[in-house]
Amino acid sequence: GVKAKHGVQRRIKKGRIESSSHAAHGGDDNESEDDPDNGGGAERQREHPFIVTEPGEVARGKKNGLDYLFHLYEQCREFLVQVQNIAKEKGEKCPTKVTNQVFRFAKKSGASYINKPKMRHYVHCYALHCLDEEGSNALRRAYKERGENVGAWRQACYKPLVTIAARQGWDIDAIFNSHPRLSIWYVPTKLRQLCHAERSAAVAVATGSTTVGGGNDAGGVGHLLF
Amino acid sequence: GVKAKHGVQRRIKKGRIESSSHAAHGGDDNESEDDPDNGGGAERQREHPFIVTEPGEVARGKKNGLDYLFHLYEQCREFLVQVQNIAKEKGEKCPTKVTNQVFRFAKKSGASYINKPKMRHYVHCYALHCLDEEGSNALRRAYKERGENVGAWRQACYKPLVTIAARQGWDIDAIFNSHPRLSIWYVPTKLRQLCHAERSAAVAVATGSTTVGGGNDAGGVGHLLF
DNA sequence: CGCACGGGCGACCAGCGGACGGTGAGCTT
DNA sequence: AAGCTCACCGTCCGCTGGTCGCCCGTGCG
Repeated sequence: GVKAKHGVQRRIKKGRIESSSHAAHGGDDNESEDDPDNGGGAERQREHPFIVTEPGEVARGKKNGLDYLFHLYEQCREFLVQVQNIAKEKGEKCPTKVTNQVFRFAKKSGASYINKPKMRHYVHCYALHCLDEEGSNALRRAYKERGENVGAWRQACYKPLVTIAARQGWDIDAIFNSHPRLSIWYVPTKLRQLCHAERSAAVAVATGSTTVGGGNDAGGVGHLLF
Repeated sequence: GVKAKHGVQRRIKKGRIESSSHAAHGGDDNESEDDPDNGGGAERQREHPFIVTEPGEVARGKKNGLDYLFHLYEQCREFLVQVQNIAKEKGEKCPTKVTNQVFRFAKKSGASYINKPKMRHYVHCYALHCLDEEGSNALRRAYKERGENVGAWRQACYKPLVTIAARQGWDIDAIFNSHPRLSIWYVPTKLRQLCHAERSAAVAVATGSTTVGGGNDAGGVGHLLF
């Protein structure tokens, strides 16, 4: 099922003391020095949370903006290219996607602010940015204006992508693969499921089957659960 | 390194009592009934070993021929296509290669004579058959005439492939990927290593470096270890 | 028949793609 | 200062791709 847990589930945390050593932050410049705990040898342990920003807008306070988020995807692409060049030189298997190996390489290269869970979490947001920058920008402005949080904006990014998939024969994998910047990212499971569910609903309407799924026009994800 | 073992190595076997149930054998028809143990309910537990046969030749006795071997690769391709169709229908990730999932599907479909270690073992032999059928046929005839065993023939299949790679800029992955029947198979590690080693040697000769590697003409793998 | 050869394939492993949810940063009151 | 919201990312898990070598089928003397 969509949300089926694995066989067993245990998540016991240990304490966390990090000793990495880097300073690079990237995109935005909110490196305010008013933090009283930032003097000794302790580096920032977590990135500032993202907030919904308009295109070109720099996040204020202890936040990062969405331009910075998308910049992280470009950085990952550059790290992938480096990993590919090294692999080719050594005659080893050459990755075509951003794999664990690439995340490890990024970390080793000092980009400790890049990590797999974060990048995978926002892949579909980056996809929208790649495939329909105008639409992506409009969505950012709308969600910023409404004062929505990042989670709500992130959820909202699914719907326009499903609409795009509908126009392209529902093949979200083909859509990702045919875009040069997007093709290196795995299609998120949830996006694939949404496309499949909406395609099934569209087929049902066209067939005239008598099941669930009201008469939603092109592009409506409507009542589908996330 | 080329032959580096994993961290630990343990291989303790249990007894083997199988209870599978199928009858299909495939290609060749050497289903001779002179085996006195073949009457009750015990099915064949292992496939007959391969022998080097000429194109079109049916293996005699309790052996399988190379046409049958190559036929197995075609069957795997058909199983992959089925797995892909099912995945697409269910909106799940669609494999582009012959994966564990495909081997599992083949077994479930009654083709219990197909298994991963065997198919991976002979991939490069199949590759030669796909890329240069004339050359492959000539090699088979030569090794059959000399009375060589399957292992020797299998080893000999590497060299002509390296020669082909040399002509195509040493990119063995591109060679596999651009052939419709071959593109669904992973490039064997050993073949990739041989191509890399030979390319390095060729570059060294062209550069005039003073290292190992005598003046071997085009296509000689020569002294390289397998 | 018994023995030696050689190769089929069960079973193993490091590491992968994928996911969850506990800390704890950060804002509001 | 205290509280409480929410999201970052450490850590887990079912498998994958890849491999080794045991076991036994097989042919020969």
